[in-house]
Amino acid sequence: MKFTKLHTDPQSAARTGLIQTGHGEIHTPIFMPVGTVGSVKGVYHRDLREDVRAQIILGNTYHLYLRPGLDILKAAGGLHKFEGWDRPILTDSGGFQIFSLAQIRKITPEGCTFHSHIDGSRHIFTPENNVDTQRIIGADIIMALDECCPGDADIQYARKSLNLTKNWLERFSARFHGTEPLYGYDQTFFPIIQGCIYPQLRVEAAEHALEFAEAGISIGGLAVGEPTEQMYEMLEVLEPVIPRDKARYLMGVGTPANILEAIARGVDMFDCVMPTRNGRNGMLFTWNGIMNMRNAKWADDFSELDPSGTSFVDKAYSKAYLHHLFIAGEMFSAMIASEHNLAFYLDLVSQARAHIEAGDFRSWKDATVKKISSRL
RNA sequence: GUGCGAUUAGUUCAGUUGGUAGAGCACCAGAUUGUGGUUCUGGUUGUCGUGGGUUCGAGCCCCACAUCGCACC
Repeated sequence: MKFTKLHTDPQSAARTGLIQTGHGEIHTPIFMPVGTVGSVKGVYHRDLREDVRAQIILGNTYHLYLRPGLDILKAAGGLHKFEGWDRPILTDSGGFQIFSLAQIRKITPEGCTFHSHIDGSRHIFTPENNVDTQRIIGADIIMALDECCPGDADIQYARKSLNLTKNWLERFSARFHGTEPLYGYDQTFFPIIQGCIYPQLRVEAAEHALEFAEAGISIGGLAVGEPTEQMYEMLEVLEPVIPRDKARYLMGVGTPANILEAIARGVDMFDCVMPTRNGRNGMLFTWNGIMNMRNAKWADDFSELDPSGTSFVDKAYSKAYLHHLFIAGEMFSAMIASEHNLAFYLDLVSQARAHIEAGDFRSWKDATVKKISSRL
């Protein structure tokens, strides 16, 4: 895998780039739809490709390891073949899920033991078996196993947590370089920068992670409870520390405004459940602001869903119809909202790329953030 | 026709020894950031079936009527 920086914005740290993988190219900045268990919930791959225009999607090691399990994934020939997606895939290591989903977990020198949230069965993730698992899943880009430090952690905890993440990263890298991809195409891994909201820890984490970074590096442990301004500050701390020739992936972020602000601070890659999860619950993101489709005010608004939207659903259905579907609890509501939101997120980063190339990203971003954050 | 039971929020129901009413769901809003088709936080809603009586005071006690259900003729 290779990352090439193409254009830079004269007024900010924003840049465009190109990532080349065994499953095709990714133009950055990019948003990556989340397909945790091998499915971007409610959206056909055909629509993901042709309507949403997703360039890369995510899978999750924790979820896929538990279901369908490694035997099935191996027998299928990897996740791409299993789910029928021939563009790039990125997998998260599952570290975050162990901490957010598994009720019982324990950190040992070896790794992290946890109980499945599905059936309570006991498992252990170590940096070594996590590499092996992500080899079997076969994503083009895989994440190091880390501990996601809570946003409100004190510095003692953050320091201890960072030491663990650093140790796991060293072991992860050793195993990664001691093994080969299984399906005939290249895999690369991104180390993850932790350090909570402490600048000195972030810099230390970045310097350590950079020793292991190949094409790209991830920024984790943000948007996990800390104020948004602190997230931006951490990005500003990290921007000059990370060489410009590494792709930067801000994990789990965020709102459309978060994404534009992070692009301005040098971030290239994003993923977030917000367009799909919040979409399933009625929230629609548009260029004119955010709509809650459950609100009664849409009941008799027969205008098209989003006149400025790029998805076919924006013209095919009305606001009143989608409102009705949400109130009626129809699964179709989740499908339409998810497809709209993903198309909007991909349009958002596409417009960002165009403005970076045109050299006016900063002013465009400032004008756009207010509009897309407003409530309709 | 007779007997018994029921009638309280949109709905299903709670409501202690009489002191002018609550819950779940629904509805109306807000939250949600490396996804369990969620979860969390607030908020609105009542001629307590109708009419009369007892009482300082009735959703609660008494009478009549109405409607529904069940049983029996």
